[in-house]
Amino acid sequence: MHTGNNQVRVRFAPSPTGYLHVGGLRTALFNYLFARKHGGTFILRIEDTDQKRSIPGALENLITTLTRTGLQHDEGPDVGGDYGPYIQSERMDIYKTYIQQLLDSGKAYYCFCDEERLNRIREEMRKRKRPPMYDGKCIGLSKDEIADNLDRGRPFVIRLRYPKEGKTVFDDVVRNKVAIDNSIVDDQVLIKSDGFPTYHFASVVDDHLMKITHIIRGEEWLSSVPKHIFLYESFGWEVPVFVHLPLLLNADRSKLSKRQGDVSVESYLEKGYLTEALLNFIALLGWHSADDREIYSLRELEEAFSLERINKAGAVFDLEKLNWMGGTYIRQLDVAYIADQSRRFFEEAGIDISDSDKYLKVIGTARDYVYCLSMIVEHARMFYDTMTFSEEDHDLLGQEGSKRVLSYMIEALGGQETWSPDDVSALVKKAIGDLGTKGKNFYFPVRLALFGSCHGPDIPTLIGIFGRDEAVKRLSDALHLKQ
RNA sequence: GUCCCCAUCGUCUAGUGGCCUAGGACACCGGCUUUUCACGCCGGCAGCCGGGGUUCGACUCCCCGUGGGGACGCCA
Repeated sequence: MHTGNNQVRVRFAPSPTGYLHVGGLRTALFNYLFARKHGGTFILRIEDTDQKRSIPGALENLITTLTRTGLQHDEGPDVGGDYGPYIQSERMDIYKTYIQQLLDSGKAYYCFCDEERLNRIREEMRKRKRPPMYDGKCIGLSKDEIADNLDRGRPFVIRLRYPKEGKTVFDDVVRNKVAIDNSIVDDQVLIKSDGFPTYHFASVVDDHLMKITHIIRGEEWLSSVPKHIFLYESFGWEVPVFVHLPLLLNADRSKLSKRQGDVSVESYLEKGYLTEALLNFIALLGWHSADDREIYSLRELEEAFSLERINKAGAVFDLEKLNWMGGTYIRQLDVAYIADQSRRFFEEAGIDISDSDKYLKVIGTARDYVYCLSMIVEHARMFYDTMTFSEEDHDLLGQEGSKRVLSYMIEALGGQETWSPDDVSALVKKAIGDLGTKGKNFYFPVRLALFGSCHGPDIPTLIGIFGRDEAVKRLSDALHLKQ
């Protein structure tokens, strides 16, 4: 076990297969938090050893997204570091020298079995109710046979020669002791026939070379830990601390997948979920402080986080709660910041927000209605658009009572020199008294005329945003509507 | 099928043998506020998977079930 004397070094090691998955973000976040908490180093390493799955541009996209969330890495392909390269496809020479060591020490062996045979033996073992695994046929190959096969250019893989006796017992920070019988651990392929290493080999070699102290990753890796430990020990390397995170789940409790909802971090960011909210929400999936506190900034999480408080059971990704948190952050954070973050959505909608004083006021009220910033435009556009009224609206506005109210307001407002919320409040109160009307019969036509809807912010807020002249104009436009 | 992991309100979770008449949050319901809506505030509904032990005493410890998930790839 590593102790406090050791400098903490952790890594997030995604594959560049497209977008950043929310599960990946959670893994990245926990690694990041652990590093920050202990003044350690957070490393980004790209695991692109599967050429078939690598997608051009995915790497850049991954880095951009990660950076946007604020989980800045200390070492990685874009920022460099003392332990590079940080892209596995650029480390082929390294894997070559280490696999040779394993070959020389007899811990690994060439295998020339083809896919067809592999499938056949697995099927047979499954039929015999045994765990499907390689039967070790090629272990016995002589040096000459191997050389001969190699000379003839036969495709080969290199397998781990995993000893089948006894059991491997290891510690995991989340799961405590885990025991796995060695007889069911397969002779894992370490080098594929295209010469690339598999995850199991590359990650162990890299984790050691990059001096990783704690491996914080998803629970799906738990059952391959014995292979990894055997590799560390074969090389005589220190085994890092394992931390296997509970899985993120769909509503039906299966492993979180895109079939059942949005799992791409980019898409949440595109919709205008605040990174603050997304990170806070995701931190609570599998981690919780001892008290009842739930709202944390990234900095506060860095302080509060600890591996010991990570949960064992999988956590359902609950969009409802994310939405609640999204709204909470939009209302809580500085309005100027929210306005700034919202800007691009208004530009997309072609709305002129150059009057920044008005824009700030609009955001101040519109943010009460949304949980992500893409929603804010629909609650703000009435402050900018010219009014269009439905047939129903026409009916209401055309009523005698409504016309009386509008006329009154036009005149009263026209005489106002100041229109602070307090001023307008007083005016409204007086108006209702003077007109002797029911509240609803006053508020609905006025709000409809100003805002295009019977429901929405209160009249003082509305007029405070429009200013007297624009308010009067809207009121008289509504009054003189053609039926 | 084999192995591994897991199990508190619908969901995220607190709880490490007596502080539990099981706490908080989301959602839901009700009230207040707003003569609108939203926000906000207050309140309510709702849970220890089952069965055996251990113990004076189990949500907490052990065993067995059951349920869920993961792994079993020349994917990560």
